[in-house]
Amino acid sequence: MSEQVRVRFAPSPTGHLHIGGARTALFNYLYARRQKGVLVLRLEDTDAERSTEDSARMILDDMKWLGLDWDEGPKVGGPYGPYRQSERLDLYRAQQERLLETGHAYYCFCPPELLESKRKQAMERGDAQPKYDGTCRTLPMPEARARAAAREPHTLRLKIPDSGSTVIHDRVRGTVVFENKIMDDFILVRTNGLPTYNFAVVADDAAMKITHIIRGDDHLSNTPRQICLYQALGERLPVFAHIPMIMGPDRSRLSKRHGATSVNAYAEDGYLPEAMINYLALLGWAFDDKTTLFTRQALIDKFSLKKVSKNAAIFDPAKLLWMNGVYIRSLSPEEYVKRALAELLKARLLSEPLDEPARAWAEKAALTVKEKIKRLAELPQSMAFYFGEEVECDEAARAKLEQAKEHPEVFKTLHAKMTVLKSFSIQALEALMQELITAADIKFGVLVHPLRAAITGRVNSPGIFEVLELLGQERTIKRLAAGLKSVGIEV
RNA sequence: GUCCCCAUCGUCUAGAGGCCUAGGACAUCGCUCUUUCAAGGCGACGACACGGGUUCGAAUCCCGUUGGGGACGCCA
Repeated sequence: MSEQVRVRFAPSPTGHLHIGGARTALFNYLYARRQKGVLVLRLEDTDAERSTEDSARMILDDMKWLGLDWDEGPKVGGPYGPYRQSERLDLYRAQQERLLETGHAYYCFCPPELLESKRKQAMERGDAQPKYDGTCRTLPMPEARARAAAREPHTLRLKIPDSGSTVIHDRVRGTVVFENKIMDDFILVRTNGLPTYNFAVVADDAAMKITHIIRGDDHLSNTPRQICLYQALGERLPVFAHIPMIMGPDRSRLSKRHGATSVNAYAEDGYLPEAMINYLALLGWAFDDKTTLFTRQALIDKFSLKKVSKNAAIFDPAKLLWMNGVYIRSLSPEEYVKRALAELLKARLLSEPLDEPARAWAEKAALTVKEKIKRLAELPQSMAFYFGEEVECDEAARAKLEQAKEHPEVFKTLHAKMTVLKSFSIQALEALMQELITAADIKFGVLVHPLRAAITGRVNSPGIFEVLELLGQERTIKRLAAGLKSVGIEV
């Protein structure tokens, strides 16, 4: 009760943080914060082939982008470091020695090719679970030690009890029982001397005093092995909580072929971390029957493992997109403008240095599309017409523009009056156009639609008056004249 | 194949034996607001996988079937 909760997120640095990993990290983060515990970040890089420094950096960046800060781990340190497995080899060596001494582990000299072929045969025969046949299990220790000392290639295996069962008391799955006899004497240390995943996790989780292991469902069947290892090591078992996996639309494990699956890809597409967090939280967890929008703090206040669901969830980009729109719209103007300008700079629609008037103008312009976009990355596209002198009409706009021919005089007058307008403001423009439609006895749309087409090159845009004001008199007149000319109306 | 897990609208889910004529959200489709497009408002469509039990009563408990997923590596 009084013991402090310690959870961990332990990705292997083999690429960007992906959706599934992010969700696991999030649940650990929320649980830690909710319980006023500690979140440890540990890099599982014992696979030297696949782990890269770049990946490590990217994962850390992705975590930061999401705002999932860790209390112990790379960059921040902590009392149980180092926090990458490649730097903890001494610890594993000490532990393996202990296991050897207590008789829980043994040397195995079986060559990998032999094991591989035996496994294949077993599979083909359609045998029960293929498992190590225990050839080296009964090797006398002195002999094994001598062979190992003579540099004969070997691995270390854990002796699994051949009878009885191992039971997991899982916080989300309940009680799960595995018969020990279906388990392998699995490898703890590879021929190259590096620990395997199962060995390193347990050694580290124990050493780092992890109290709760919250991780993907795919690890459930590893858990009995790990429990055996905890027991062999004489360590206390943590609480396990296996959260459901995230699948692609075809119900197979979410992977690259399902499109963007890395957190980073969403960051670049203009998703807000707040939206990502909110959406991810709802994948496998729900607070009640009504609430879908949660601030980070609300998530922390309300998160509980009891409410984590058991079934796998399909990742739905459409809902994420919707939610992102909600978050963009709910941004304060200041907050929004800050992010929007960064996006425009990135797209080179703006360039630094930005003087005050230019900045103020860009901010106003960006604000006009705030309600319309669902991703920040849509900004350059949706604001394109604000930039440059001329504008190119798309097909739909072309058609609208043609309609100006039905009232050529009105548009000529519009052009003439705009040219001499003293103050090119929303109010003045509105008054002017009001006057024109009244005089010509036409509907607002008859005037607005072709005008919009000529000015923005499209059939939809923010409010036309704001657009005109922002664009300014000169460019407006120029574009209007060009547009009218293109449909045969000379001004 | 063996072991393990899971099973409510197309999707994410609420639901711990009577509150369920099964609730919410996304998507879809209408209508509405409107100078356009979004957004918003209103509404529609839409699910307890199947079969047996248990019980006065089952989406909820038990068993089986089917379906999906995961694990079975000197990957993590």
